[in-house]
Amino acid sequence: MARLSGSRQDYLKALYALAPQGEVVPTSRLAAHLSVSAPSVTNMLRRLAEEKLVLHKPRGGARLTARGRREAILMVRRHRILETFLVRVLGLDWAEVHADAEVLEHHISDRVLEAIDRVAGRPDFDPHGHPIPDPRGRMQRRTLLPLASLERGARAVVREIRDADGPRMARWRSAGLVPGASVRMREVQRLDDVFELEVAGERFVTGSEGLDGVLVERRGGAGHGR
Amino acid sequence: MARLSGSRQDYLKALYALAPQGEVVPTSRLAAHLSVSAPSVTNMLRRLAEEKLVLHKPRGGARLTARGRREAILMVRRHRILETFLVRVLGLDWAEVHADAEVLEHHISDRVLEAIDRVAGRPDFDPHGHPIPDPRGRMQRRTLLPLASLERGARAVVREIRDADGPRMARWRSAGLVPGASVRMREVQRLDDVFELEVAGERFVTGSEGLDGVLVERRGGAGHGR
DNA sequence: CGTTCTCGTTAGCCTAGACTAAATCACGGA
DNA sequence: TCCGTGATTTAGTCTAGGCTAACGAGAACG
Repeated sequence: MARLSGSRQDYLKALYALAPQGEVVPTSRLAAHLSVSAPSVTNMLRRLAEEKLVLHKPRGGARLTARGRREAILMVRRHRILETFLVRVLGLDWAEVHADAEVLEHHISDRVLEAIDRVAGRPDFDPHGHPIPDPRGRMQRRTLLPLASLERGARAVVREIRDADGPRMARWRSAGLVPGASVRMREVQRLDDVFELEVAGERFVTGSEGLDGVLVERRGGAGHGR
Repeated sequence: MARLSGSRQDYLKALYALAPQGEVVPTSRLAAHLSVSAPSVTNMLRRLAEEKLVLHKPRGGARLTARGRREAILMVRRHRILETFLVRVLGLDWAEVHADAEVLEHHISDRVLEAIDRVAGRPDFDPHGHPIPDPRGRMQRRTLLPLASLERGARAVVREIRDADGPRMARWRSAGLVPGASVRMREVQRLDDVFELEVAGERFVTGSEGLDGVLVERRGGAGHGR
């Protein structure tokens, strides 16, 4: 199968990001996500439909075909392996590698991808905690819940931190709020929109903004972890 | 300074490859080297001249300006660091990494380049033995001579192997004819176009084809190396 | 000194993938 | 039912970087 252009890859990736289960996505949502005009989207959807990568019902939005979905998941795989590699092997900061991975994912050969996957230790999760699909598109399934939904006293382990802006991510990281960290909910002031947590044993107070991007796995037991 | 397009980078790289000292290069040579038509070259040279990256005397060929040369040398640096990284860190075969480096050199950020240079051990030479320019464009200077020019009995160390086709390179490599290997000239049959060498102590016989791409550094002494 | 041949340039066209402006569809409310 | 409005598509342009065909300059040769 001929190599898809970088632009096509971006459209498929966007469709997958906006509708991982293959739901219909309106033209305008795609345009906004990709920062292009609506006519550009219509135009590209027509081509992708001809190539059987999407189903495009005029004025009825678009959704991925099985083939399109497969390609999109491969892009996700490439991206996450690259991010993991940039952090674990090259030692770059995990809050800063996204842009580089975004570019490289379009230009890396299967051979090089395989090699960096190997030297990165065949990771199952990227530095943000996102699962990395295997070459056939399957990935680890976990049931995670937003950190903010924990009730008082509940313990959990941070598993995933979805893209947040740089400064917030930096603050979280310096407080130890990273994938793998154990947390306990201490107080919730919904009126003041403030959460008081224990992160790896340390007190940490934060506003709720962006906090729904922090996903945790509930930990049993009520012991005072240390 | 705005990022140069991949195409522009290729033209500058080609000009540098064909005229490392900044000599004038005819349009047709560039076209052949880049596998594009002559009008495409004329067209691009006009643009590069407007951007002060080349000097283009209509019907008189083109040559790099100081700025163009700087950009070209940076491309060489990127390429050679990438090749070294692909071999030393990712464990790929040095005869096969050229194409990957060719693509990636256009898309790698300075940050990632710096990091792979670091993990590759800040090499001064790439896996073919080519010197890697430093960030300011300077590189190690060596006086090398073609292997085929050695007289009978002379000893030398292989320093550089310029691109040869895959099969030949594979044969040389399996015989130990790689950068760093010591060699001794045993016989030269110019009529039959055959060279008999000692490579790392082993007898090795080869035709002359492509052999001028193997550059060596003469070794003093007449001892029977082992 | 004129002819020829080679090489380079001009002219015009193509594709991918953007864009804006204008047209049109579909749906909800009167 | 009809109309207004917002979303979407159509129509037409633009840029980068290719291409082929045709033209022209200058060297080489008779």
